[in-house]
Amino acid sequence: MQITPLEFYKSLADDTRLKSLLLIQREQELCVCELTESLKVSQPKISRHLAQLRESGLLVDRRQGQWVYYRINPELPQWALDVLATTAEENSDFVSEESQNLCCMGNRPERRFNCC
Amino acid sequence: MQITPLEFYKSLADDTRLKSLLLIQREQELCVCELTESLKVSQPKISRHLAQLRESGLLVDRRQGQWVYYRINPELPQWALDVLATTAEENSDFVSEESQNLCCMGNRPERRFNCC
DNA sequence: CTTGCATATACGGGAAAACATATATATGAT
DNA sequence: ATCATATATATGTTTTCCCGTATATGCAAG
Repeated sequence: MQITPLEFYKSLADDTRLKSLLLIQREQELCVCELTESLKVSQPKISRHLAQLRESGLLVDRRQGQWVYYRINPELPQWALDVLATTAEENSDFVSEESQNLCCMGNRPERRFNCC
Repeated sequence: MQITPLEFYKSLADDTRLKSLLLIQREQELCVCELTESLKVSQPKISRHLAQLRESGLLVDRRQGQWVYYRINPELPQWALDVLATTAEENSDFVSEESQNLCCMGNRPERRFNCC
């Protein structure tokens, strides 16, 4: 997988995209409706940003029934994976509100987490 | 030094700024005219981007005579320093042309490197 | 095949970012 | 004080990006 650093960092340079990536990094995998609820943004907005991240190779998607799950593309170059991992680890406060929204969300599809 | 990941990555999301940062990371310190020559861009353009990087805390400057030298702000959070270091190490090809321009540049102020 | 839910895309408007050009400031030399 | 060089800023324009709204697609259930 080849991606230029410029493409990569442009992808991170938006609030919705960056938070989506960091949340997915933490949770392994999230579907569109979970991100919509977590970030409190409209469905088309999230969907557009996720499509953009998929097209630039940062995310891969997987359809399961009516839901589409996104996760970090494991074929990204190692430096990019490291950047995402480090950023997520060292900036949990940046997505604390969104994490809270996520774990307090009812009716999460497929999996059920008990936290909060 | 506090900087949000979003601010940080927005600063990297431009060709001129990203290449400037990676070159400075490699060279420890560069002045405006060296970057102008290396990146082949106009002086006001480089100057504006460097000012922006200084204002957002990624770079610090030091005046020496008529020249102004920029280097990575050592007080950036460790994760940000790591990101810059890793990105520079693993993407030398991304700035190869600019590195070449730099080391072939005549009359570099203050220091003199012999390479090429 | 129709209905309902989850997700994706199309389109047009608006804001922000980047640019080129011109000009200002700072330093050093004459 | 004048001139030359290095760097910074101001201004108006163009381009890029993001958004809301509307609509389309895909899947599952009845």
